[in-house]
Amino acid sequence: MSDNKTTLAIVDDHPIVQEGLQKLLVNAPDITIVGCFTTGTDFIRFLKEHAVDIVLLDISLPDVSGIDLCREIKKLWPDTSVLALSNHSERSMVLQMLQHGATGYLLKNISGEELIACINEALNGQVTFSKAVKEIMSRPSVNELKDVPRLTKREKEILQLIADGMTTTDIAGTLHLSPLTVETHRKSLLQKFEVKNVAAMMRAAIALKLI
Amino acid sequence: MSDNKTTLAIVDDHPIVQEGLQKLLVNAPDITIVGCFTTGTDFIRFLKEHAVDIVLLDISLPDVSGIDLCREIKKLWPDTSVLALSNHSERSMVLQMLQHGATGYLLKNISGEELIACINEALNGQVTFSKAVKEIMSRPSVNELKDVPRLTKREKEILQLIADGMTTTDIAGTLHLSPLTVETHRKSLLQKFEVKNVAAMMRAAIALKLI
DNA sequence: AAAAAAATACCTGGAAACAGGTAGAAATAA
DNA sequence: TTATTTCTACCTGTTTCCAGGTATTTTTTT
Repeated sequence: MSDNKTTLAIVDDHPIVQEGLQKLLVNAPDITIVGCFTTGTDFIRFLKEHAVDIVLLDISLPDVSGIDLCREIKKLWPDTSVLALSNHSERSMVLQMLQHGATGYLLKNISGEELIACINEALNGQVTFSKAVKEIMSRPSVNELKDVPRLTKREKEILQLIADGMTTTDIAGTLHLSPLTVETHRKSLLQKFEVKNVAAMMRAAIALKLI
Repeated sequence: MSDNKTTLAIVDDHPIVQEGLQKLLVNAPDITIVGCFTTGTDFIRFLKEHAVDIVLLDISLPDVSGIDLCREIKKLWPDTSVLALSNHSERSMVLQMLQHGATGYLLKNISGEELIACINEALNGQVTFSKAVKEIMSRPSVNELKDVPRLTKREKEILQLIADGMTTTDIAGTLHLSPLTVETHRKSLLQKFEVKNVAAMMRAAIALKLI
């Protein structure tokens, strides 16, 4: 690991990104890029024969999920550092990658110096984030902390129909219920989402992928 | 436009992508990259002084929306070809960009040869897509065909506040307007979205990424 | 300078939503 | 078999929304 040269592999299906990473890394003379891969299976085939120190891994590949691939890599070479590369910075995704063996999480808007710094941190065995990710991880956002309301079957059903633009009486009609019953369910929904009207509820429900 | 050299500008906040695009374009000797920009405002400032033939435009910039920026560009230089660059290939987004003056829509997994081919097509005045986008555009899906409402500034503002769960009077308070005015805007919103209540509007707005 | 679009504000009346309860039957879990 | 949860349904008000207008001022475009 602490040889004179660090070996690095790039796994990303975007030629633009591959080229860009290579260019950013020419300023790091002690890093050798030993391979560029566009699919997870290609890369794993290569990994079975060769070890690398660092993997820059796009987590949205066409063939396999970033999580699965990360686990595969660590199974083959536990000492390899995997730096996840992504466009999205959701806390949950970052945590998930770390949980499956990634050493760091970088957004693709990273700069050259930052990238090299992160690689060096990873070589020292540290967990590393790009700047934007650091911020997100440091302040757990309100919105992501509150737990997802557990809705009953009926409530989910009614939530869906509300999203379709139906009124209480419309819903009562299609579900063969009393409008008063539907109102009761609607009230529970508002309570569970901790909001005061359907507009806010819709946004919350969609954000939580309940619709 | 048909000089010996084609001028091209890159607008993308990802250094990796900027470098990658530059590298891919070294194989096209008749294209000169006249500028790389990381924000929309930077680019517009430049554009006010210089014309370019082609703009490679990332549609998810930190400061302004791709749609707005595209319109700005075409207003300044109607003959400039804007090629939208994106990671996502939703029909609605493609249509929206075309509607606002883009000449093409490219996914970031495009290859070097494909990119150069698309640029040449754009120079010939043709609408051009990268391979993956072509496929998606060839099979229209029912639900994505309805057009995106063009909202005014005020309307966008009010839409946002409605999504936050505010009532008409709340909104009037925060914007220092008469509740009656807010009601008028709210009515226009419902009309433009062709829905009967905010629940349906929220879903539509979120689906169209207007929130 | 004229025309079009956007932003402002008003009116009326009916429909729907929201807030605060209570309460019995049915299904599930402990 | 108790508990607990879910589903059902009702009641009383108040608030907000929605639909149908009209109309003036300001801004933007042509």
